[in-house]
Amino acid sequence: MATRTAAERRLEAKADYDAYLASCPSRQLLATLSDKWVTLVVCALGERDHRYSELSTRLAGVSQKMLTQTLRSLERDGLVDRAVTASVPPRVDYSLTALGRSLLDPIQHVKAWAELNMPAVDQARARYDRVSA
Amino acid sequence: MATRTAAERRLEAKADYDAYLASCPSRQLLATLSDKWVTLVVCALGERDHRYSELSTRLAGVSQKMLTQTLRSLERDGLVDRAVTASVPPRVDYSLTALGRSLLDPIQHVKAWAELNMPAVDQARARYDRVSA
DNA sequence: CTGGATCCTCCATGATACTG
DNA sequence: CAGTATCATGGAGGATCCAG
Repeated sequence: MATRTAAERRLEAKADYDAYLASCPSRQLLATLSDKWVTLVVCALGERDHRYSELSTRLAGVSQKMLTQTLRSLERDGLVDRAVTASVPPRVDYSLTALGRSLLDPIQHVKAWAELNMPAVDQARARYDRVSA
Repeated sequence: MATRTAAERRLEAKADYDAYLASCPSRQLLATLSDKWVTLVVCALGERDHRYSELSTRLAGVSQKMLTQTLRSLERDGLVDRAVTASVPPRVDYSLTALGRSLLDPIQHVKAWAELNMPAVDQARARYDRVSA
């Protein structure tokens, strides 16, 4: 017991890390927003409302699990509204809440930046790769 | 060979997914930006230049590996500049490039959104958890 | 001080099967 | 149609050691 085990040190470090996060609560939310599917879903719903299957098609490559998981998370955070129509077959429509729409603007700026600067980044990468090759 | 194997279907789906990405190149860059450490590093360097060890301290909880990996990625993408001072002990300063600074504004808007709406999201979560409990 | 290299763990994610 | 449940795994990411 004289020295700490790796597990103990890990826990301790984690506690420090959490404390750091606690002092800046937005970090957690930022981490949530820093999710591939979150960005795509919010952008898609920003264009228009989507049914589950529409989102599934739109975000080609997303698994059911991740789509559902992402939607649940966004619904829980109050960014997305889930409207169930009890019919046969069942129908579920997703839309942005007012809070979700307020996120749309900032997120689209980042998206716009990515689109605008993709060429510059590509050049930078080519340059970097050429030098270190 | 009449039917596709799971592996083949997976490949095919992946190809479709890549094609989708290709039609919207910014997706890849967006994915890069949608990284926890990327956001934190850019924000930190947006405030002021940092040495490697300063970043390591600032982003409490980040491992050497992830910090280095993130910095290399940002350097390669032309967002961050790496200035080595050949001395003993060695000193490496990181700063944002012009391109990196241009990203700062959009990213900080998202950050500001997160800070502003953290309470609303918290309330939404509490409500959601209460109902489904 | 600033990392490079290595090993290893575990979790996010995908595949698959099943249901109201 | 819109999921849920379960299992499997690849790779992100952390721990550790070492070097310039």
